[in-house]
Amino acid sequence: MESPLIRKLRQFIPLTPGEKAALGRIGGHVQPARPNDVLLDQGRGTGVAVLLHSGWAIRHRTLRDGRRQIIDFVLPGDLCDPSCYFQRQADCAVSAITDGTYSLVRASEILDLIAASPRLGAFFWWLDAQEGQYLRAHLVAVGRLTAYERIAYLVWELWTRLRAVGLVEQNTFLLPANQALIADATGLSHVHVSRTLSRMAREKLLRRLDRRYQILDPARFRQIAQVEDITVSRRLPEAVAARLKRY
Amino acid sequence: MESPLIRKLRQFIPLTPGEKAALGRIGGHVQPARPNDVLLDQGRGTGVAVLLHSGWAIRHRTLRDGRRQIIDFVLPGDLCDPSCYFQRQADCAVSAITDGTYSLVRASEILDLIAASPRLGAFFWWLDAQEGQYLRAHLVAVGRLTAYERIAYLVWELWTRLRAVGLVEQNTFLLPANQALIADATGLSHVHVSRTLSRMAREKLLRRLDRRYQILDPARFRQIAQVEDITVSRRLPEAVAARLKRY
DNA sequence: ACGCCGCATTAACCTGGGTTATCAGGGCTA
DNA sequence: TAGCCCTGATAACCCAGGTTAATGCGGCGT
Repeated sequence: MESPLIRKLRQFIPLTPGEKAALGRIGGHVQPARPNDVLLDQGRGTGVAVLLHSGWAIRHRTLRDGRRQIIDFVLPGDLCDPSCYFQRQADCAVSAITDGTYSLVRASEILDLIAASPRLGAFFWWLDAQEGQYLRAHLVAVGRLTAYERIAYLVWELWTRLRAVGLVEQNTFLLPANQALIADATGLSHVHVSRTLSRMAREKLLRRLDRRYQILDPARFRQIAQVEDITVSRRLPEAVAARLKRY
Repeated sequence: MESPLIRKLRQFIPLTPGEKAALGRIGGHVQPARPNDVLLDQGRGTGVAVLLHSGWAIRHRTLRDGRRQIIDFVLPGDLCDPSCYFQRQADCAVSAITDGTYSLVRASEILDLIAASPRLGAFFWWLDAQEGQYLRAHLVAVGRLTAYERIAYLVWELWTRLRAVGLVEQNTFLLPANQALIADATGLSHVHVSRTLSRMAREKLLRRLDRRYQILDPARFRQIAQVEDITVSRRLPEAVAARLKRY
C-alpha cells in the first residue's frame, strides 16, 4: 500500500528513490477511526500531525460553553496540519466524521525529512500554504458573506477540492456531514442551514439526496459564492473606492 | 541599519555570518509608504512578499460590492506573507494604514535562502505557521463569538503581539486604525464597533484616548475574549529548536 | 476666520438569522 | 411491531447587530 503522501507529492514532482523511501517510512501504524473519534486533541502538546488515509475528518475548536467552529474539512489523503510541528500544543482538535483510517506523524519525522531534502521541506510548506489560502477565503466568507453566499462558498470549496482528488462525478459528491456540522463550519445555526439549503433546492441551484450534493448550475454558484473575489482576485473597481469613501 | 529579519530570527537561534549576510541581502530597496498605499495588490501574480520595516499595514480582501474583510494586521518587522511564494497570485492585498517603510521580497530570494540553509527554511515556515495560528483564532472569533467578545479578542491579540515587539507600555498601545477598519477586521459594522467600544469603556475594561488603548483589566479581557479556548502558546517548542540547531 | 473632511457617537428603525419547539421520516435494536 | 435515536423540515417568535441619518468635533488648508 502506497503512502498517501507519495501519491500526493508525485503529482507535482518526480521523487527520487531515496525520497520515496523516506516518505514511505512516515505515517506507519495505520489506525481505524470511527465517526466522532478524536484523532488529535485540542491543547495537547504532542507535536503530531494527522495523515488521513481514508474517510473524512474535521479540524475544529470548541469553546467551553459548547460553541464550536470548524476550521476546515480534512479529506482523504490530507496531511493535517504539517505546521503543527512548530507549535507546543495543537490549537485545534481533529475528529473523524466518518469511518476511515489514519496515522499520526511526529514532528521529528517531518523535520528530519526537511533536513534531508530541502525541496521536500518546501513542498510541505507549500501544502501548508494552500491550506492557508483556503483558511483566508473561509475567513472572508464567515466575516463578510450572507448565509446564502456562505453556504454556496462552502459547497463550492468542497466541490473544488474533491474534484482535485477525483471524488466528483457529474457535479455530484458526497458530503458526509449533517447540517449541524455545516452550521459549525459556516458560523450559522443548523436551522438556518436547513432553510438555506432548502432555498437553494427551490431555486434549482442544488439537488440533494441524503448527503449527496449535486451542483446544478456551477456558474451561478461561483457567482453567488463570490468565488472570483474570494479565491483568486481582481483589481479594485471604482464602485468599491466610492463605497470606501463613505466610511 | 540591520534588517528586521535578522533582528527577528536571531531572537531564536544564533545566526552564522553566512546566514546573516544572506538575510541582509534580502529586503533591500526600502520604500516609504503612506496611509492607504497599496503595497501589494490582490490578484497580482507577482510572487512577492512585503517586509514591513516600520509602520502598520493590513492584509485584506475586498469584494466587488465593497464589502471587505481584513485578514490580519501587519506590524513593524513582520514579513507578510512568506507563503505567498507558493501562489501564482496574491490572494490578499496589503495596504499601509500609517506612514512607514517597507520592501518587497521576491520569491526567488527566499527560495534560494531555503535551499542554502534548511534551517532558515524551517524558520520561515515557522513564522508562517504562527500566522496560521492567529488566522485560525481569528476565524473562531468571527465565526462563533459575539461582537463584544470578538472585539475583546482583537484588542487582546494586538496587545499580545505588540508586547512581543516592545510596543506596549502600562498596558497601553497605539492602534492606528479607525473604527471602520476595526469593523472590517471583526466582521461587524462600524456603528456597532463604536457601540461596543463605548460599552467597554463604560464597564471599565478599556480606556481610549484618540487611538491609544489601555487595557484596564487584562484578566477579565482574557476571559471575555475566551482566549484560553482560542489560542495557545506561540513559542517555538524546545524540541524543535534543539533539532534546528543541529542542521 | 471659514469651510471642509474624516471620524466618532448616538438614535431610530429594521432584518437576517438565532432560538425553541414540534413533527415526520428512516434506520437500528429487540 | 414497538421503541429509540438521529436527522431534517418548518413554524413562531425574538434579538443582536445592521442601516440610515443626524450631530458634533477637531484638524487642516487657504
